[in-house]
Amino acid sequence: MSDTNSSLPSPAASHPTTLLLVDGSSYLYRAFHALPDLRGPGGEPTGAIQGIVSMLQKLRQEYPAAHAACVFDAKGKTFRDDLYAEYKAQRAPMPPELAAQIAPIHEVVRLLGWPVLEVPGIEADDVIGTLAAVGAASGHQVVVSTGDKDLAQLVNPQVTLVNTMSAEKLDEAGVLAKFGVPPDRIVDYLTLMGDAVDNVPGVEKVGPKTAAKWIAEHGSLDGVIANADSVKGVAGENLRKALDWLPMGRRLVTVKTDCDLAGHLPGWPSIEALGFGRPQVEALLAFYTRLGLRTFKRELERASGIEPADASPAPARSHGLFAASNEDEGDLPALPEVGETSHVAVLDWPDFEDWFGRIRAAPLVALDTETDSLEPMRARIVGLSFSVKPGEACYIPLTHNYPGAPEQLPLDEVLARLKPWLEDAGRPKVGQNLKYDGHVFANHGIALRGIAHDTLLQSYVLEAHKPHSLESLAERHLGRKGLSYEQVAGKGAQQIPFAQVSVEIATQYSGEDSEMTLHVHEALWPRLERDSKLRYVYEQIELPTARVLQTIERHGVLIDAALLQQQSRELAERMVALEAEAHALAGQPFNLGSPKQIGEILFNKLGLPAKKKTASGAPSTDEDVLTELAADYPLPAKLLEHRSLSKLKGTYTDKLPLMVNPDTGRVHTNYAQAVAVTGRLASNDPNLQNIPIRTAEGRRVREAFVAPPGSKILSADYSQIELRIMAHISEDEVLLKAFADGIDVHRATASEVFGVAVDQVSSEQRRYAKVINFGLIYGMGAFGLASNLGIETKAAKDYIDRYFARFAGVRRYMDETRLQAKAQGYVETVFGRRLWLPEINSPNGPRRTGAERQAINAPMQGTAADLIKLAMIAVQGALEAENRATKMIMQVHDELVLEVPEAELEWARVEIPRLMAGVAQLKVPLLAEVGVGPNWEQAH
DNA sequence: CTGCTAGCATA
DNA sequence: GTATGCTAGCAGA
Repeated sequence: MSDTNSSLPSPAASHPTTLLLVDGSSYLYRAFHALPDLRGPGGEPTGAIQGIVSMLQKLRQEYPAAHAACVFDAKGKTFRDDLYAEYKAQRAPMPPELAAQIAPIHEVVRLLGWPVLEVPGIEADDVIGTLAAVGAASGHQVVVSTGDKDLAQLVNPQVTLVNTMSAEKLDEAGVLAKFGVPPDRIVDYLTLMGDAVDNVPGVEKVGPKTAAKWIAEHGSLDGVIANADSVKGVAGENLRKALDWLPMGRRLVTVKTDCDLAGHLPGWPSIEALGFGRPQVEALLAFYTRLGLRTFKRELERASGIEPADASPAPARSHGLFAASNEDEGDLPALPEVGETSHVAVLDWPDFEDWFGRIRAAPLVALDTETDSLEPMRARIVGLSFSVKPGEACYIPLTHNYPGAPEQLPLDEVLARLKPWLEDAGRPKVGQNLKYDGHVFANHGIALRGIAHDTLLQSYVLEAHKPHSLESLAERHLGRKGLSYEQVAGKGAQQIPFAQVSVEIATQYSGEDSEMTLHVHEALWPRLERDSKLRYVYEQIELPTARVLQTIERHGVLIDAALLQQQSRELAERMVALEAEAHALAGQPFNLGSPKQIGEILFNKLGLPAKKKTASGAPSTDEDVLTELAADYPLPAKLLEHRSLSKLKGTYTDKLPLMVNPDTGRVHTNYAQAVAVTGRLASNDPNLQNIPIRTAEGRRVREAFVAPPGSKILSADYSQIELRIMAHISEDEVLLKAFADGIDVHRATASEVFGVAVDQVSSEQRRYAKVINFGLIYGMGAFGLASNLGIETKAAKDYIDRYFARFAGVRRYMDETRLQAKAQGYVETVFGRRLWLPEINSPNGPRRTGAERQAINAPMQGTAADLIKLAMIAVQGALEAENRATKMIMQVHDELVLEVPEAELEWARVEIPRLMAGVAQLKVPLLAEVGVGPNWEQAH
């Protein structure tokens, strides 16, 4: 491999004064239609992607340029839409096969090193027009690559046009030859013809020939207009009819050259930032592999001197290859490329001091802990790894313990030496899920501070719907594949403790974990940094939330285990009795916990009617079915009661006492911060977010969530948070008013839907309205509402119609959200969290409509998640600032639970709901309701 | 022992 | 009709 054998474009020959502008949007459609329906390994369409990639490569080869931009249309309205409501109105929605390729196209264009511009509110044409004008003014030769004739109006001595797909080039003479008018008359020419594609009318019956002829005769559009009376024939008639329109038409077809690109192009109005970045070889290879683009992959491998795959995984070393293009990368991210990796074990103090010196000097350090347990509260350190540079890491083995294990540095002394650095908030650290490592250090009496970044949260904010394990991130963003934990420690019953993994293998594995984390950070952070919304979610919501969660998890929850065990005994007794009754009714013994045996008894032996089937075809015995059968037969009722008791016992009263940590005497759940795609938390080991509340039996479990002597449990929950968010986003006047006036929202809904006064709403009507409101939040249809209310689909549809007639703003919101989701592939929360919907344009009907319901629900559920995270940050901030002894102990989506010493009760009762309500100023007031009691049940 | 299904707890 | 996590049963190792 050398610096000069590249078959890639030769940037060494860059002409410093050429500016290459690519009309990405015009090529999207052309590439899509020009190429056959090519598919990747997963069946995903790739035709347009291949077309664009090969076009860009050809273009860059032919026009060595130092500056360039690939410009795409952004979603949303432009000034033309404001000017003319029908603008582009006839345009068919983008075919789903093309829509699915938009995101990958943007991705690959960036990976190829092209600056990408996409400016909300400004069409690609106008961005290009503006850049061309600025480029020409600053002495560049501008080459505009487009498939769209409209841009011919930009041509002048400094600006030429090229259609890369047809290889046609147009300078001033070329434009005149092709269109019959010079570039500065193209606007006039287009105005007369109109543009069917964009739904801009011109003069009826006037095509290219007539337009060019008139302009030649009269010099310009103004000349044509001035002489309109003298034009003969039908065309003349039509011209006179169109006279009022033509000025508007001209404004629509004129490409703007004076747009403000501030905020979208660093250094604007300079175009210096539009430098080519370095192609991200590893990520490109991963991209090509993912989409099955073997030809591109082979070309790139050959060009970068990489052995084609399946041979040994030679490190993708390509430094220097693109060096000549690195001079002006602008601020576009370019991944550092990792050559041979180096992972070294630190086994003596001189090595330790050497590495610790490097760690202290580094601006950002990645770290990872290896432990003897997956339980965060009890894991002990086995080894530590650090990295200050992708590809390089040290591993400090500490308590590896197996026959022949090398002598290792003493854990306590190493930790004592590292402690000041680990606890220094001024020494920035990055990790993958540092909440876990924070617990581990805390187990050793170290408070990890200076958590500047977390790659788990970066990935979650960027693409919540994709996997976030370090392994996946390295593969997806770096094209790197490290050792997996399974490879190192085995899996299942054969898995060995990490302390028994050999130091050599552990060094490789743990070293990779920290240096790949740093590497992933360098790939992901620039993407967040330049996106103000996502950056806000990451820096102001997720990172601080992680710290709060660690605090909550460590506090844990006090459980009255004896009370639960007593409940278990009572439940067991009743279950035994129910079991005997069920066996008698069935005429034989069977396992009441087996849906299969229940089905056998009910539907075969006793001949009861089956009501529905499970996914795999067996007759269902779920709650709905048994409830229906219970009206006519005695056995199903016994089964239902047994089921419900069995659930309580098996999931809660038996299990929670087993989860009490013997060291702390409390239960420490784990909050998963990066699993729920909507932004919600999830709780596990144990799940404290699904403790029963609906039935009296179930609520007894909550009595076992107690406060210690001298304290109380305080529960504060947001009232109707998702409906309030719906009111805020939809700006529906009726809903806004109901909340502003503090009216019970279900009552208000019933009043509107049933046409009665608010104080005349019956409890039945309110119940219906409540179901409707919940249905709306879930993106319901008539069928779902009907089955929930037990009414005819037609009647349900009637209710929905009446609802939407009264709440027109809500209907508009639902329609717009669906459209927006389809157009951009994602929806957003009020705070800018992005919720991707990969199936929103799926050709598969059920999948697509499922995604549409998600699109409706996600902004509401997600905004609620954002709000309560902000509330947790605010509450924790207040507790710490005021040095309170009150502790936050649980979060249940719209509820915060705290343990409050009696001395602070008065304060907490007022301040907690006030803090929760004050985290955002929406168009409706936020309300948090508070309750206090000796246990969670009585705090409601 | 592992992975899947059915069912059900919460917001 | 949205979003989760956990359990018992059961089939195939």
